Amino acid sequence: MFVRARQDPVLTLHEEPAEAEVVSHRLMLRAGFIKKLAGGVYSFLPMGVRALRKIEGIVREEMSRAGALEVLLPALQPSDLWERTGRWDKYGKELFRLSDRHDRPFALGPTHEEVVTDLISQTVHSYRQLPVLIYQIQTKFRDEIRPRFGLLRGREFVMKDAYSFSADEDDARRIYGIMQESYARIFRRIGLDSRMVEADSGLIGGNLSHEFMILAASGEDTVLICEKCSWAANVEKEPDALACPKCGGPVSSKTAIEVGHVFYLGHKYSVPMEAAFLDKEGKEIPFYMGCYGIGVSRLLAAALEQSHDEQGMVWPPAIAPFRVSVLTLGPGMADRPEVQEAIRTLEDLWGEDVYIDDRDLRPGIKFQDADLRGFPYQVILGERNVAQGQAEIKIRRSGERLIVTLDSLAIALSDLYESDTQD
RNA sequence: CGGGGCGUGGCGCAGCCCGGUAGCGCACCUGCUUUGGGAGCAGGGAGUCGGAGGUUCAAAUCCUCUCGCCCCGACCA
Repeated sequence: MFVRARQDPVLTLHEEPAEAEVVSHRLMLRAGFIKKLAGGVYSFLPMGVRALRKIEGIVREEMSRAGALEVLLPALQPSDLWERTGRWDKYGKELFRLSDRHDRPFALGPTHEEVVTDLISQTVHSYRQLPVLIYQIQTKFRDEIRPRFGLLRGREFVMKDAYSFSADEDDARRIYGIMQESYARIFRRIGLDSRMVEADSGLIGGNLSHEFMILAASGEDTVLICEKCSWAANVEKEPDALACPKCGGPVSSKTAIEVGHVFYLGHKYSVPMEAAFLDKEGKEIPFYMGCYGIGVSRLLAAALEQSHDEQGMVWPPAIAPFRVSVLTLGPGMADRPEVQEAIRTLEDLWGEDVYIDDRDLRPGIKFQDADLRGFPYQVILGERNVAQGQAEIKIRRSGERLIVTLDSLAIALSDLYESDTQD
């Protein structure tokens, strides 16, 4: 079933909210995708949650392709788990802490190494059960020193986190490689220009890690990129690199948004938590671990940082909240039999991805809203075209307009989408 | 945590310096006209001026404390 504009109570704003600085934040507030509840804490409105679900969908497909199984771990975590790795103290003020009615301390999970290591240590006892690769998509909590830029740095955010458990280092590194490829594929499918860089491991730990970066002016990270070979690194990792350590070529520095991070962990968590399995000889061996994160809600904002114009959002077709918005112009247009028939063919094609703006408003407002919200395609049904059995398709990204017959509308859109999303 | 800025109908703001019945634009509601790029006219609803305390005959306005929000920095996935 398609979605009608009249079902959504959210209004777009004509004026820019004063609280927003960066473009993605401004656009999401203005277009009614999110609404702030507190600093770094946002509600996702119908448009926003749809785009979020699109990203999640792609992530799930690619995790599945990589051989990962989905789980859902608790956000509420008892402190003793965190004490076993020493992170109850080390994580500091960024960890949201609370107590239950018996004064037992808990944390709201900022990440899940402890929980998942505990889970697997209780579940996996033999090398025969390895390797294990599991992931979840879940809300994370971090009491950031300074939340900012809307979804780019929140205190509550949606993250995909995956964890691998292997019997030896070679296998752990093999999975690390699979996840690197998977991540590159995810960002490509979403329609983003991403770059993998060598990174510092920070509090998560381990001694091998790579970040996936979206180049954008508003980025909080700085990456060094070799202009000759494929080498690239976070400046935190190579603070003094004046030339490429691989080929000696010149490096340039660019600001970027971190949207993914993969870590080789080794025994960092399995040893302190005594998480081990029995090998062929019956000997107890700690798991060789890896962990792999994607900032799902941050990706939404990062996509907009990379894809917008003066009129508003320009969603990559794969993650747009709706693939097409149908604008009926003038009173009665939405009720015409030939218009309803055309909409039915779109519904057969794309179902819920069809947004019908059948509001009884002046055309200008509908055009502005459709442009602001950045649906990839607009189907414009006005008297001048419908009277001749035709419709106009506007391609948001290029501004290009096509006239097609109502009968061929679905085919034309299907072709456009295919050519816009192929790798 | 240091520095700067800001809290007044849903959004954007004025009023504060110099105390005296809370205002403008947009949005919203009703009616009529209008309908291919944010319409026009007429009418209407909506704000304990972030909160607490104080000064005063009288506080959005002056004083004290406090909470929240935004930006820069330090810090950090």
